[in-house]
Order: sequence, then structure tokens, then C-alpha cells
Amino acid sequence: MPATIQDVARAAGVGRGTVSRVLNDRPNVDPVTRARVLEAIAARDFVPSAAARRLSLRRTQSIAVVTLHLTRPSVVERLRGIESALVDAALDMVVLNIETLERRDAILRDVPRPERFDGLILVSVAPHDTELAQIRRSGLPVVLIDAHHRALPRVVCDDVGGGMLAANHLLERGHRRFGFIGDEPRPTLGVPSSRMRFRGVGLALREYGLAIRPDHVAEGEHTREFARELTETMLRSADRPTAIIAASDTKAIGVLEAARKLGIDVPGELSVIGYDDVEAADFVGLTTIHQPLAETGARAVDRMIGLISGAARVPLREVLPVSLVERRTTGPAPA
Amino acid sequence: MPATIQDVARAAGVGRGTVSRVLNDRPNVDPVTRARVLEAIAARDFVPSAAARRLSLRRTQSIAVVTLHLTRPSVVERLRGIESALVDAALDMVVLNIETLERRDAILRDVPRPERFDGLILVSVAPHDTELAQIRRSGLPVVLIDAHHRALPRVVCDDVGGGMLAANHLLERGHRRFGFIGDEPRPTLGVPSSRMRFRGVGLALREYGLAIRPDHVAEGEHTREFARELTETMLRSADRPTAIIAASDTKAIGVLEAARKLGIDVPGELSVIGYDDVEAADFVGLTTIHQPLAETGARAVDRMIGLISGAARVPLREVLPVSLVERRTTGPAPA
DNA sequence: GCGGCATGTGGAACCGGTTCCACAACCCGA
DNA sequence: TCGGGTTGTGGAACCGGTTCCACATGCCGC
Repeated sequence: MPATIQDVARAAGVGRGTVSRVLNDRPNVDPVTRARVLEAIAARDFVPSAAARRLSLRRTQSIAVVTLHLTRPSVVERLRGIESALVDAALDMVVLNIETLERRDAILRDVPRPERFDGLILVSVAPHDTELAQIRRSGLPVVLIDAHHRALPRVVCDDVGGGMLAANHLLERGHRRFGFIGDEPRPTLGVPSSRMRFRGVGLALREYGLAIRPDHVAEGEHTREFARELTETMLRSADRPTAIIAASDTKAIGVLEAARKLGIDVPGELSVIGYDDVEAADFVGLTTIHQPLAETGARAVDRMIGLISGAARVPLREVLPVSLVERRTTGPAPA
Repeated sequence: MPATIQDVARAAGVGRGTVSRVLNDRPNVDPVTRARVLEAIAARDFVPSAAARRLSLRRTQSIAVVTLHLTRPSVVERLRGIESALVDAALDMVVLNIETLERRDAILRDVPRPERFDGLILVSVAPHDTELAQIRRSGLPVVLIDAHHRALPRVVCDDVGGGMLAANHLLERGHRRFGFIGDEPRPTLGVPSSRMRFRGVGLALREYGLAIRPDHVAEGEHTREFARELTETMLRSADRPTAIIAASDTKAIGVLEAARKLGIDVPGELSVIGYDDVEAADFVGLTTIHQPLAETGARAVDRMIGLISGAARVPLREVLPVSLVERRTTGPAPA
């Protein structure tokens, strides 16, 4: 069994209070005493019990990270950003993953309790109003990543801007007829990022006095197969689009598959842009929108720590810019 | 501030001990008293403080999961398996990620302490002997995933078997000249899975009285670009292989890129097999070895919980079988 | 030489649970 | 009727830290 602060105190011939002061680098300890205590600590390889600290400090030294669809590469990348920032702050990261609605509700009910965690980071999860009330009551600092709630601090990537970026890239290359392949506009779990990207596309088109035709918008579940099917239908229509913007790389790859199947040359006859810049995008040469994912995690931790230490309130919403990565699936509009 | 057990006791007109007994479903509580206590608990939305429980029980109710390269899809998939199994056991999962050697050493030094966690799961990380001693001293139950240590319980996928599976698939299709693209045989961090897969390939070939030519074995860092370069060299050689087995899908995709660049038809002139069955493998049509990744996580948690509750010792090493997923990058050997 | 203040220190109280001991009340059999 | 066992219960002690208060000591200026 590990040594306790009492053991150390006894060995150094001082009181527990003094050892505690040494441990926490508090002033008012005689250098000689301090040295003696440090020696006793080293001799026993003493590490203060986290459990006891938590109890008396009323801080848990750990924060909960709630993720939606842990397996998606974008989520993992964010997690990595969070983890590495938390290490520096000596906070433990407890990961809670959501795959079903029941679990979502259970987590949002049980997790925001001051005795469990020091803070909460929600990735792609936005609390309902009743859940917000619970969070408020708990007093826990919360930061959202990739999620919106008018009353909560949040770090997001510029989805609208990303949509505009994609559209402008194509507009500059002469494209005028656009298609959009997105996720469900109102997802049960999660966040309507797809819709915001779509809005960005619409805004950019409006500048040119253009609009996307409703039958060139296809939204549905987040799989490649589904995107492929939707795209096939779209590409068979008379007056098919010369450019398709997808709300994710996964979907964009479905688009590419559909084009290949129909014998439509990319980028000769059809330009395609994805979103996320996953590893596979690089490999298939997909032009896509890149987001600073790990950075969202780091920024969120930063703000979380700010909130814990009660720092001044910066603006609630922090938007990180995205960028376009041009590869080989976009080109000039066909004549 | 949240209610304490004392508040509940007072409200129910009983002692703290009695409330504790009710909370933990202990016998020797009068049903009437129990009901009264439960009512008081419900009225206050009382949840016992985890911190206080931890301290008095000397259990943390959380286990540490140490991962190497959190971003790799295979690691994430394992993590998901672990997470979902831990939820059922009401244990928190604290994730610690390793990217550098310093961090690796720091984690293996600081994490195995009984006052910090109830257990330890190491993913693709094997402790050195001095680190093992520290773990032993801590008394913490440990389970390895995708890592080997003769003295520790571990859950692995059958890497040797996977290598054999890949080789046999190709042998049956008439291939006789093989190439192998693998990771560094002795990685600084992490685990030589690549080498074990290679060994499996060798074993299968030996059955046919064959062996891989040393200049058809190329091992190096785990990136697509690197694999592509190595492959290009290999494919330019006279008497080039008709089949290449890669130790990961990432590398296999590099192999495919090299083939494309050199105008070598896959699978007409060259068959390629990967390892991992990541998402990208599906859409490039890569034949690959599939591992039950999430299941390794679930099994590891199972064993961990067994160890915590002091269950009987099952065999230390648990090997899960892998399977071959045939897609479009393998075919009969060219005539 | 003495009041006042800064510095260093021990120890009690506290954080909020669990566990164990002592004891009361009751039941049962002899 | 009484002894012994069972059941239900309150409360003290404990887990291992932090914090605060009281107090001793030493230094300084007037």
C-alpha cells in the first residue's frame, strides 16, 4: 500500500499541514523544513491520493468528453486535440460515446453533476433546453464543439463559410448548375452541419444570381452507398449538374462511384467537392474542405480551463476558418 | 450544492449508516425505513458523491486505457469496443494517448498506481520489464490488447494466421512470387504486428516449398507515400512479384498507387492484399484481412472485470480469429 | 524594552461516503 | 421466564488529503 501524507509527516517530523504546504508549493515553509519533507517524499515515492484530493478540494481533476459517433475520423481527430491539451492541464479525460438516443439521454442526465466532473465538452451534441437547465444547475462549465446553442460557449468550424468556399471555387471555374448531396437536414442525434454547409452554397450562388434546383438537392443518411444512389438519380436527369458539392468526403466518394458507374468523367464532365479532408480524400484525389479539427479540441479545452478558473467571458461563439484543398476532382465547367 | 448523505439521513430521520445500507442494497433494513429513505433520496435528487465513495472504498470506479496513435482507425474501433463494454460495468474510461516516447514513459510511470485507477488496458503498448515491476507493485489488473508480454493477460488478433490467410488466398490462385510491404520490424513505440503477419506469410509459403525473396521485402514507416516508394522500386525489378501483401490497408493503398503510376494492372498483372479492412478499403475494392477490433476491446474489458473481482485465471493469451474479405484487387496469377 | 507584525508550524475540522461496533427490540425454544 | 440469536439502527472511526486557526518565535522600530 502506498505511503500517505501522514507517513511522510511523521518521517519528516512535521505536521500533515506542513507536508501539504510543501506539496502545493505554498509559501511560509522554512527552506530547511521543505528540504526535509521533500526528502521524505522522495524516499517513499509518495504521490498524494487523487481520491482524497478530489474529496477535500471538491474538484475531480477530470473532465467528461461526450462524443457522437466516436468512430468517425473527424470526431477522433477532435478527440486527439482535446486529449493533448488536457494532458498539459493535468486533467483526466473521460470519454463517453453516444450511438443511440437512449444513451444520449442517459448521458446528458447523469453526467452534468458537479461531484462527477470539473467540466464538460460536448462534441457534435447540443443539449435540449431541459438538459441545459440541468447543466446550469450543476454549475459545470460546458463547451460545445461542432454544435450550436445560443446560450453556451462553443467552438465550431465555419460551415457556412466552407459551403461558400466550395461554391466559389466552382463558380470561378465557370460552373452554373450545382448539385448538393447532404445529410438529413434534421438529424435525430447530432447537429445539422450539413444544412449549414448547404446554406453557404446557397449564399455564394445568390451572389451570382443563381440558385440550386430543388431536384438537385438530395439529403439522406450518412453512408457512401446512399450518396451513390442519390447521385445516380440526379445524374440521370436531363440538365444534370456540372458540379456536385457533398457535405462529407464519405458522401463525395459515393458521388464519384456513381459518376464512374455512369461513365461520366471527373473532372471533365463533372466536378466534385467533398468536406472533411479525411485520409481517403487524399488518396482518391478529392478536392475538399479542410477543417482544423484537432484545433477545435485544443481551443475548447482552453476555454474550458478559462471557465473553470473563472476567467473573463470571451465571446460565446468561436469560429475557426476552413480552407479548400484542391486536388483532382474539380476543373473548369464543360463547354 | 448537491445534497449529501447526511441531508438525506436527517430528512428521513435515520442515521447515515442506514442510508448507506439502502443505497447499496444491503440487507437488515426494515422495509418501512427503506421506503422512507428512498423517498428522501428521490425528493432531493440525491446522487452519492463519487469522490467520497472512491476515498472510502479505495476504488476509483474508472479504468485507464492507454492507446498508441489514437487516430488510427483500428485503434479507434478498439476503443469503441472498450467504451461500450465499460458502460455496462459502470466504469469510467480515461483515455491516455501516446504519440511520443517521452509521453509513453511518463504514462507507464505515473498511471499504474492503485489510487488512480482500478485497472489498466494497454492498446498496442507492451511494458518493459521495469515497467512491469511497477505495474506488479501497484497491484492493478492489466490487460493488453494487440500487444504481447509473456506474463500478462492479453487479447490479440491472430496476426500470424492473418498472414497465412492472405498468402494462402494468393497461393490458391496460382501466385508464386510474393512481395511484402511492412512496418519497421522493431518499432520504437508499439508492437511488431507487421513482423508477425510477415511470419504468417512465410509459414504459408513454406508449405509450398516457397520463400519470399529478401529484395521483395520492404519494411519502413507507416505511411502511404513510403509504401508507394518502396513498391515502385520493387515493381521495377526484373522478376517482379505477381502478388504483394501489405501489413496494413494504408500501405496497400500506397502499393495500388505505385502500380497505377507504373501502369501495372490490378488485379490483372498484380494482386494486392491489405490488412485492417478500414473504410477506405471498401471503396477502393481492396482485398484485405478483417480483424474483430471492437470485440478485442469488449473481451479485454471482460477479462479486466474478471481480474478486478478476482475471478479464476483463464489462459493468459486469448487469440481472436481474423477473416479474409475478398474484393477486387486479387485474382489469378498472370500466365 | 516592548508592542506589532511577519513567518513558520501543529493540529483540529472538514470533505462525504463506508464499515464496524454496540445496543435495543423482538422472537423463539427450553 | 429467561437466555441466546436475529434483526434493525445510530453513531464513531476511517479513508487521505486541504484549510484554517491558534500559537510560538523572531525581527523591527520607536
